[in-house]
Amino acid sequence: MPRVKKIEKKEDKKHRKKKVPVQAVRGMNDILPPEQFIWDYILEKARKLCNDFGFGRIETPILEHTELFYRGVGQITDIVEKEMYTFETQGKDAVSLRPEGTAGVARAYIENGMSKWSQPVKLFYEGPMFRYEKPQAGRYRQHHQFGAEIFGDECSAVDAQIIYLAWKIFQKIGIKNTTIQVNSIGCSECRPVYKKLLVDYYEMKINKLCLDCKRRLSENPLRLLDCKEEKCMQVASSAPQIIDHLCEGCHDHFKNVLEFLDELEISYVLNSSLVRGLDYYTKTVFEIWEDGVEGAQTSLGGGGRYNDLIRTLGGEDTPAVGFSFGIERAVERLLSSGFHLEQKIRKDVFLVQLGNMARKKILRLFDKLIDSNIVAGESLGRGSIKSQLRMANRYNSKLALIIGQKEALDDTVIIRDMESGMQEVVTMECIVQEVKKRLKA
RNA sequence: GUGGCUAUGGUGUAAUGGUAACACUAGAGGUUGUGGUCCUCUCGUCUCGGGUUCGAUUCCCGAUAGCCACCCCA
Repeated sequence: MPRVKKIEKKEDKKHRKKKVPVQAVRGMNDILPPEQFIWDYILEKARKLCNDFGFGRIETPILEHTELFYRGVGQITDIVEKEMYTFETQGKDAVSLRPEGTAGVARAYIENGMSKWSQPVKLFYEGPMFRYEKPQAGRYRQHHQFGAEIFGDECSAVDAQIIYLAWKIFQKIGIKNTTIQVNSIGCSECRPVYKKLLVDYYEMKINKLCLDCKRRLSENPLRLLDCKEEKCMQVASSAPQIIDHLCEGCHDHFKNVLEFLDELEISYVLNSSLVRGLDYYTKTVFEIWEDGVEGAQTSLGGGGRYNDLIRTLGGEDTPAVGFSFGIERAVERLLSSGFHLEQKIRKDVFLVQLGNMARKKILRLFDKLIDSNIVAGESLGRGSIKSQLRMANRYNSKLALIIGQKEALDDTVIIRDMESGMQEVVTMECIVQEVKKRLKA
């Protein structure tokens, strides 16, 4: 008998089930309730800190003119060259989903005349970014960043402050085993000079390089320094370092940044091969890495100074610094380190109903409780009292309020203490008061 | 974009050339209106599409997705 039943059931399903592959666009993920707890936790801490540091929140559109990223991020960077979601609107505008946050914020600074505001202007933002990359853990086509920017202040203390803020956010969140990597990549004056020096050096040693590095030499020479091949590392070890070839202004600026960092007592590592992949950076650049992982480093976040960006985009000459971090990466980092948020779903009281009359009463009672700031749970769809009490138990409720046929008619409620099992009948009129009293106790 | 590895119920894992086991989670029950322990039952066309085979979840090919390295970055 049971076997026959089973077979029939299966065949039933066979016919009903359509084979439509339901899946999100590659590299884009749903963020489900259990994870949202962690997201909220991270964002709350980050927002609070930014507010404390005097930043105001800004939101800019996800879509910008493609030209903005060409000019801002740099046309020959990987990000805009091959990773942008670019398309033409019906009105023939070339637009792109933002691959990063700074360009949009900088655009908003210019467009809204913020140069006339009291300087510096400090802004923070959060939201989705889009990059058409091959997805991997911690690397998605849609990911979310939290970032902060300071416009109109060229003082090196501000560089240190933004690094400090970035570090502090991770501290607050509870990601403590991080290392701050710092470097200066000079300005439009001294960087080209250094680049040439570096290329000249490497060209002399070209036969000692790996295949990748031979390619890097012509495409992205600054990347030569952090090749992981043994022989290349040897060549790199005696290569000229940017820090030794900064112009006087950049040199002093960097020296001061480091002094301020020392003053703030945060440890950092000078990393002469730190480059960053966006064109707009000048002088200070930094990244935050997690400790312990040798070799392939994925940074949690990073940033730097970009004194030329606003001018490049058509604004007045305005110095700026900023940073951003990836929320997904922070979430993953927390999860992998065994982070456990106290996210027990808890309801002060649970409403149990038996029959339609009682359901009506429950609906109204629920509303009354909510208005009195009492966290109430219910399960209107469930029938048996047993399963409803089970829910009450799962929600860790102190009290269960039970309304059956009889109570519905009498306009009363059974109030049950879940711990002791003691029950009492209370009139509907004073139920809220009674619940309040018991929750306090 | 290049190369490699993987793909079993909601989750985490087994086993097998003859249609699948275990744990957890979830749902329904364990006599008529009472939870947390316990017990029973239910939930998988073994990612999809081809091929080899009498027969494939198991072998082969392709697609898709995930992961790893490179590239790059958050």
